[in-house]
Amino acid sequence: MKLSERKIEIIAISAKLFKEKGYSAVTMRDIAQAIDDFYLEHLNHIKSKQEILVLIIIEIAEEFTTVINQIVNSDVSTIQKIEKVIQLHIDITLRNADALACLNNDWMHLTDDDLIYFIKMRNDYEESFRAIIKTGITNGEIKNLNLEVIIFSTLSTLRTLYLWYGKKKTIKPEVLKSNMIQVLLNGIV
Amino acid sequence: MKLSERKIEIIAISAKLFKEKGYSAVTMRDIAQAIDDFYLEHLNHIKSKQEILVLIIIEIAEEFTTVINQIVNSDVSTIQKIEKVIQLHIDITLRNADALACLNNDWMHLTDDDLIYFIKMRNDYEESFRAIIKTGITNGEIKNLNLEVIIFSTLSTLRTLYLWYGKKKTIKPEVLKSNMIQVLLNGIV
DNA sequence: ATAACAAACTAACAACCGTTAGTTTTAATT
DNA sequence: AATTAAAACTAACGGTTGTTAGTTTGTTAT
Repeated sequence: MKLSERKIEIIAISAKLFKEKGYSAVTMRDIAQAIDDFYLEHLNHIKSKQEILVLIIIEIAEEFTTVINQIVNSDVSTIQKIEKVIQLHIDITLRNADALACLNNDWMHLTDDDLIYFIKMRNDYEESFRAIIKTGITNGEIKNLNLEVIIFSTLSTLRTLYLWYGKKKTIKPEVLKSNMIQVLLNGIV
Repeated sequence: MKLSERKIEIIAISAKLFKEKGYSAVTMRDIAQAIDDFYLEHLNHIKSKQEILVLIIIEIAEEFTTVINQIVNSDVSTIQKIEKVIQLHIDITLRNADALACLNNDWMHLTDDDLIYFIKMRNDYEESFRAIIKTGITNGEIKNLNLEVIIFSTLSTLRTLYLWYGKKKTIKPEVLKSNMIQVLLNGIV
């Protein structure tokens, strides 16, 4: 799907506003005001406020889905797969933190098929990650700790990376990646 | 401050609704409908929708502030302090997951003095945790990794515990605690 | 120069928001 | 039984929401 430039601009500005106040608290007039030379009438470019949300969230969700599938099917060790997952989250966070925040906080405002589609992708993603960890535990690469604690400790950190990276731009991406890998895999003690 | 029973009920129901849809998307009519025998007029018990949000968030924030100060000033090792912080987050998550979700997602809808007060508490909390980790790195109890990565990896996991604990009630609190400590301190490899 | 069309801008809609008032019913007190 | 107070319930307010229409200005094509 090819998006017009104006549409891309609407999505980017909207994502930023949604990140700050949440989908429900942002009005179409807020979005209009945030874009130079932008009037309510020009929302003809989009069908509705809902469509903005869908365009922001689904694209990112699909990217996560695509890449996690590649990782699962790749022929590398469990540790390397986890490192690739960490890389994936860092990449998207650096490229599109606003959309990621929106995905994390406002997904429940999706409706009908979009909501169902998103929830399926999210469940599938967790299931893929679960499978990676499970294999790792089985073959001894990962400690035999509670599976769910491992999964959600790791995913929680990766999913909310956008919350603090950006304030701490002093950390270079490579340093961030290597430190994240160390902290998540080997702990801090 | 002693709250009436009705007020406590309003706060509990509201927190649950806010958790599901966010503060802005929940209307006073939603809250009214969610409580048996409850009509809009009975909102005389509270001053406004804003007051509900304040009562939900500030109490929890103050509890975090009080306990982290006790931990910082306690005469134990860094590791033991971190374990106490983990215990604190688990305790509050088990006791009041809805309010915690609300604090995490809707704090930006606080206004004026409440907002300033909350942000100060949040910053102070992070600063206290940073001080604990910093000391640990200095005396060799904690690995010399990037300070910010350690802090926010750990806090991210603890802060979003409410998101998945509850679906996974099969994990007992003691098991959760010991596994969290292992994962966060010693890693998964 | 004028017709045709897109862009810039204004205005208005029905529905819904937080909040307040009023009206009816029930319960308690004298 | 009569009076009063509290609770249950309805109605309505001014303002804001997403959305749609219309009106004016500018630009391009003939």
